Amino acid sequence: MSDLQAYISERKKNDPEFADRYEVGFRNFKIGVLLKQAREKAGLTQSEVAEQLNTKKTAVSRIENHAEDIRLSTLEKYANTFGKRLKIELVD
Amino acid sequence: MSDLQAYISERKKNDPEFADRYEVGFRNFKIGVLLKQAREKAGLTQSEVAEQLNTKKTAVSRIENHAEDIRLSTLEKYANTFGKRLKIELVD
DNA sequence: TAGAAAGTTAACAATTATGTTAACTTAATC
DNA sequence: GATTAAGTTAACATAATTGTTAACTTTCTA
Repeated sequence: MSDLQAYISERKKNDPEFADRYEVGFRNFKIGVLLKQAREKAGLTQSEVAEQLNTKKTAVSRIENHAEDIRLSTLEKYANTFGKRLKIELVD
Repeated sequence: MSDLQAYISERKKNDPEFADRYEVGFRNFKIGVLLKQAREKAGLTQSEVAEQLNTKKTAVSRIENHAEDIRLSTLEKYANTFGKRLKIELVD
């Protein structure tokens, strides 16, 4: 089972509301998980990312956990803090 | 020369402000061009896309031409109107 | 060339993400 | 187990995108 699947099934167990909601906003949710994993891999805390973005750790947490919707620029700036770029494609 | 490069050099000629601006918002701009090309390839007009999104053609035009920033949900809904999905990755 | 369809831009209202603070929970380290 | 760092959530203010209308330009076609 992938990291993402494991995370989802674990979170579903003790967060019923999440279980109802995650199908709808699945892609956006997935992005939050990707960002969190990438940040941790880079060895950065939410506070450190926040400082680079001239904002607060609460905003960073919100991106990772409630990314139902987010601006493209926000996504890109976040990714840039740990040296990543955003690649966006249209697929069938 | 690619379609995108041709478009940029053509638009630079008769839109000085665009020439100054496009370097900064290049990635987002590129997305607007991608969306427009995908829409035209699908044989849809801006009005037809707008109708599916319960909005107006002016909003669609704005997405394609002034996509300095845009919400993820807006991008995805737009792409869905002609059967495309959004694929987002983090790359080095 | 005239008329219609398609696309663009500006302006304002409405909606929504983001900034911020404060209080809380969880995780880690002693 | 206490303390501290890390992370989460709620609430409100602020800033930005999106909805909408109207007027205009461009492109196509008869």
